[in-house]
Amino acid sequence: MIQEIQIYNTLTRKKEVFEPLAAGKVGLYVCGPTVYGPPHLGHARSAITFDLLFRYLKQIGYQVRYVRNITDVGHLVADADEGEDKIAKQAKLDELEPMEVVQKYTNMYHQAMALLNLDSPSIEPRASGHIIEQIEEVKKILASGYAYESNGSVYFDVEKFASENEYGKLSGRKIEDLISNTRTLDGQSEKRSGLDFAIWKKAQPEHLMHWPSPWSEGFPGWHIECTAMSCKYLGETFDIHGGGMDLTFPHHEAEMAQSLAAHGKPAVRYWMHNNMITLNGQKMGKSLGNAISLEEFFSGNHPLLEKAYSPMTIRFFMLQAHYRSTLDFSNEALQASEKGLERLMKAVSKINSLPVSESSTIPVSEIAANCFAAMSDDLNSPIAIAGLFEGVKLINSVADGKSTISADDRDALNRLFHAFVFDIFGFKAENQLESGTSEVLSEVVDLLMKLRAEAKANKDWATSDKIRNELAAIGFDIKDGKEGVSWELKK
RNA sequence: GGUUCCUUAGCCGAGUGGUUAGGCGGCGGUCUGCAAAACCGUAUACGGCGGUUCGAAUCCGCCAGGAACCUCCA
Repeated sequence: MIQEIQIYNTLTRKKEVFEPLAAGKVGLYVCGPTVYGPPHLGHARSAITFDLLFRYLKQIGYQVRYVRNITDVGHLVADADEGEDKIAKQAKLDELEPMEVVQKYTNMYHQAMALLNLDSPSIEPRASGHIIEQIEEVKKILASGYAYESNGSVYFDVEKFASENEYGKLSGRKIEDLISNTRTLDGQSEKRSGLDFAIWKKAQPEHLMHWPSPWSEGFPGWHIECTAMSCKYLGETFDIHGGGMDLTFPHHEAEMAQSLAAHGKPAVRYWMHNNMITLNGQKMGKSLGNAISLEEFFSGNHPLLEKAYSPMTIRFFMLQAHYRSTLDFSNEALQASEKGLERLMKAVSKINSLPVSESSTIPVSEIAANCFAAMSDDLNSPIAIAGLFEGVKLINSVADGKSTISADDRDALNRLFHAFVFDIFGFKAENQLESGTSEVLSEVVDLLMKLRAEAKANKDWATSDKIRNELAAIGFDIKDGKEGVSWELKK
């Protein structure tokens, strides 16, 4: 039996019970990155949000096909109409082939996502690999009468579409407002209205990326790729479409209109949007020049960063906030996440060695119910994490002998924590010792620990402190616990 | 300018009509040769002013401050 889950649908602006098109199966499409720059924190937020959805849906029993695209063609630069292909522009600056740029940043994206421990999507289609499909969509829209050709380019006729269909519902806009907002900007453009958007764009001679089409040598408009690829892999109508909130307009609004124009029915049943990462209260974004790349977070190599933050710290930081809230970046918040995650991970590794008793004072099923209820309420990961920390308190209490747990409950607790910590939240151990990188080093440090223990037994505090302090200077944490000494190498 | 949204303790962040969110930090304690770590306990709150209500951080109005989208964006 699959657990019921509620999802906030941007289209209706309320939480709705999720009912898949086909029982037990979910089609999920998420807008992936435009690969013309290194991946930053914002990319991670979107990717982690929908990774969480992907993982949770699988956990509660769904079979999910998760499609996340790579946009590697067709974006226009700021001057909207007559702009260059964004990727081509970057290519000239770097003196690289466009596809080389695409490859480079795609690799960087994959690498960062792997470090963040994201489950790979089921299919990761590239826009450049679906030019034919996109041309087919353009033909369908032309045939339906909602697009027109102009000087080798094809534009979607927004006003005509809006006169016969809903346009602006997703982003909460009224067509009249849009018209009055854009009409003044309308100059000598080949578009009939400033609202219209290109679904096929004729390439200027300096464009490096272009393909033949019935209308011109050119490239597809930005929005059409998602229509073509979601349709190809998930069908004309599918369950969930996700992406960053900043894509709601115009990208998703256009996509909605196009799909309806091309196929005669709505494509998406539930629209989900993650909110932005902010820096000093302002959106972090490449165009604002305040984006910190993931590589910089992992290395600590950025003026705003006090230290390096591991991928799991970033992941935990994100999941501590609800995906529909803005999340403000700060060193203090990140360091709090780092410590909180450490506490959680330590508790998980303790569960199996907890002493069992006849009876149990731990309300395991209650904790489990709370965690699942939170996640099923529009992916409320912060509440679920709070539930887990209730469990952490109890785990420590049993370890201290202040509470008792039965063997059955310990198993249940173990299953619960593994399901949430590893399978749903996707955390993994990052400690070097746990990943077993350097056996020889371990043995050497263990030897020093032994010498220190001997010195302590002889009350030779000078020697024992010297060993501790000098190892600390190298970067080792020496911890004297009740059950002996442990150590770890920081960084 | 238009549309939408936000304002919760030192920091980050849940909640959304009556019940402890949680994490980090602070403070107190346990442990320790000392310290650190670990663990336990604990205090501090709902931007301002009105209204609705038996009762509001939660609903409504006004004000202040901030943000997002309207152009490429996760």
